[in-house]
Amino acid sequence: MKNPMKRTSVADPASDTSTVARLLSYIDFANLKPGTRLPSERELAELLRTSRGSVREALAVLDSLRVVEVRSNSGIYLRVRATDYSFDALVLQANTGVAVKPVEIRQSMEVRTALELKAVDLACRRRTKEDLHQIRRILAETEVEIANDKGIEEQDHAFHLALAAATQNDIYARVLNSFYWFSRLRRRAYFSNPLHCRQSQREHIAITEAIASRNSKRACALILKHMKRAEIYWGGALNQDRVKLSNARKPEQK
Amino acid sequence: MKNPMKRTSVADPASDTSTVARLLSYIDFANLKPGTRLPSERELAELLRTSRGSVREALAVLDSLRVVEVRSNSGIYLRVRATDYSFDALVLQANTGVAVKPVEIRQSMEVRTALELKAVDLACRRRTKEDLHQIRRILAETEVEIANDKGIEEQDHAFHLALAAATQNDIYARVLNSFYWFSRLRRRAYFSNPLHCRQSQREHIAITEAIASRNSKRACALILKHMKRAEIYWGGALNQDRVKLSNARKPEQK
DNA sequence: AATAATGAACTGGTAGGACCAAATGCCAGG
DNA sequence: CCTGGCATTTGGTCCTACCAGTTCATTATT
Repeated sequence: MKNPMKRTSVADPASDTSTVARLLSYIDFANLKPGTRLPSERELAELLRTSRGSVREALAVLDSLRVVEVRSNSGIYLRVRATDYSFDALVLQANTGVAVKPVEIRQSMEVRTALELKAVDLACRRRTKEDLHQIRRILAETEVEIANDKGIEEQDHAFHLALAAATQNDIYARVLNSFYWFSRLRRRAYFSNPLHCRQSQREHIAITEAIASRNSKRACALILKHMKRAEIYWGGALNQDRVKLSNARKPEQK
Repeated sequence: MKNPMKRTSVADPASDTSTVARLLSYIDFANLKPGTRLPSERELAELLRTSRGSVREALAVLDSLRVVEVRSNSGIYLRVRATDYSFDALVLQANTGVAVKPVEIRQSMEVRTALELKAVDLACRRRTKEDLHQIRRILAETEVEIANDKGIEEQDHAFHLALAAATQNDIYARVLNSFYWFSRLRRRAYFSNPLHCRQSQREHIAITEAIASRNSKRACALILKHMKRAEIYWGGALNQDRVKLSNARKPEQK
């Protein structure tokens, strides 16, 4: 077949050639206009050199992410505006090896910062003792990982998630979670540098203190700085890529 | 087979018995703990009285929505925390006929309000003439629909999406879009009352004026009022449900 | 007896075929 | 020109078969 070595889920983010990713890049490659009708499932299966079943699984995913609209007995249509796509469609792409554009990183950071700010503000007012314990437990775990010279991507994720949980509003955690997944690979790379881990941990501790003392003003200021630092880092680190990209179109694979 | 009358996509939100929905309600019904391993695909197919293919399509969706983790040759596992689920998982439920809990409505309104506020603020500063034209065009369309005694769910959606677009940041539109889809059915019901349509339109016009004159303070105040009104409406209308629910069971997590 | 090697059973991943019903489009008949 | 009806296309569902890792209990080895 096409790729005999690996068998992975059609939607598996870890797969570098998942059918969803290939379907997505086909749409991109064919430069299909919004609202366009895609080839039929049977044709897509041929085009992608796979079975109809796999195509259907991929389509089901893209449908749930509002990238595509499947109309019974009629056809498959691209959604009208690109903003119809769920943010999770971007998340999926980012984790299937599709190159994330610098703009997307910057824009996502802007939204994430807005959410995180509001979340921290609420957390200061609503956090329970248990929330605080949970946050500090994660901080302790992080300390251990750092001491063992390991990355702290997981713990970083958990920390921010715990902050979100302290708002007593699950939706914050759910939405922010998408952003964490979106930046997962980048954060993993970032935290491969021990210095970054330590710096991050310092800031997390300060933020925790502020939340412990319910000092919303200070907590917001700290998290803003935390976010800004990441934003600058990625913005800067990706300038080179930007140049490369503008020269030769965006690379398909990582 | 099981349901011979209707043929709808596995992920089709309009279907009231989609496999995703049934799988979701099975998980709920079986009261599976986080991290639990689900029955195998073949067993699930039997349980849900359907084919393995359909189950796989549903699983692909739930996987992309981070409800479930499919591990190759090992099994299907529920994600550890409920907050791992993408918000779009809720959106999916809401559009597959699963009853939306009042808590979820309230919480989603809180997050949506935070996003919408920030978005309007940015829109005031960044909106272009074209953005303004687009918004006013939608306003005009709405006027027509109202004159024809039709619902304005579509136009309401478009209006808020246009506001988000004026931020020059697609991610706002993408994320907010999920919230609009989440409340789609409720808004449809809401706008079946012509009075609500008119009231909404009045507020939309006022907001547009504020954005036109780049008066961020005023625009934020107006959109906040707009949101609050909706929040109160749904909170009030759903108090009965709240009673019902509190008898049956307490709100989920925390 | 503890441990390591082995192999059978199970599980997800993929392919391909078959049938249904609704939508679509073409063509003949009015 | 319009209309009714037929053949095609298309998505929705089901089934069977096979592959290749995973798992785990049994067996062989130390």
